[in-house]
Amino acid sequence: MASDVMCCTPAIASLDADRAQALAPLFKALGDPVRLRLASMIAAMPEVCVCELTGAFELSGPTISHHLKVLRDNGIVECERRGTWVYYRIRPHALAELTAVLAPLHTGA
Amino acid sequence: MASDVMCCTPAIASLDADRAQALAPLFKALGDPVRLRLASMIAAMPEVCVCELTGAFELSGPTISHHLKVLRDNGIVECERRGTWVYYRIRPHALAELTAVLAPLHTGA
DNA sequence: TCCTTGGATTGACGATCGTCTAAGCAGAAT
DNA sequence: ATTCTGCTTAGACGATCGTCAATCCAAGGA
Repeated sequence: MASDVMCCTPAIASLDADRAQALAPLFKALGDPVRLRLASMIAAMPEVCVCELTGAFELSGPTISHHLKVLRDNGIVECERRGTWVYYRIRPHALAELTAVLAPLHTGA
Repeated sequence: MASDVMCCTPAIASLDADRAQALAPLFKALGDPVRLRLASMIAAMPEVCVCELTGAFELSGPTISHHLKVLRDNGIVECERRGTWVYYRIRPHALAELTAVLAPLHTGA
């Protein structure tokens, strides 16, 4: 039978399961070196043309396009076609939510 | 031939490749709902016993142990055995680095 | 000493991921 | 119209991931 000596307190209030389920994909989207750099490059300027992003990596065009789609699908960036070229912009809201979750984990709040 | 009309400026200074390579695994480690909750639960208290973490999920013990190992290997948590039980603590440094990278992406710095 | 219990490790399985080539689509230029 | 260029989509392939059952190790208690 179970001993009456508990190892620690019986319940922890923290990130609820639903919120974790919603936020984890955002972390995962940034969990690839290429996508992390892409997000950083896009955030560093008001907008960035795809051709410039592609040129910064030694990867095929479709691969970069795939990573950009992952960032798009997770609301981290958005794109707009203007004539021949497609321009990407950062969407600060999604990233702000991540820092909002992350900060309490090490500031002890 | 290439037109002399450029789509945008030719170079972007942002997260360098080495730093992205080093930081991406941390984001990936938090990119699973179970691990995100585990990290949050551990961060919410000075230390947490494994038995309590395991009890909070409908997952097998080995699975929780595996996720804890991923967090451990990425420097997000640390553990210490005391008698029968093993206790986990958060390691704020790794998480602080993540927020340091994340914040500029949406504050426009 | 031998059992019991908490937890980690191993090995296996299907599922997802990252990359590529080939094909497709949208605009601009000829 | 036709062609060309920038980018995305569609499949395919090996690699990695998340999960489990089975096994193993470490520490206490009988």
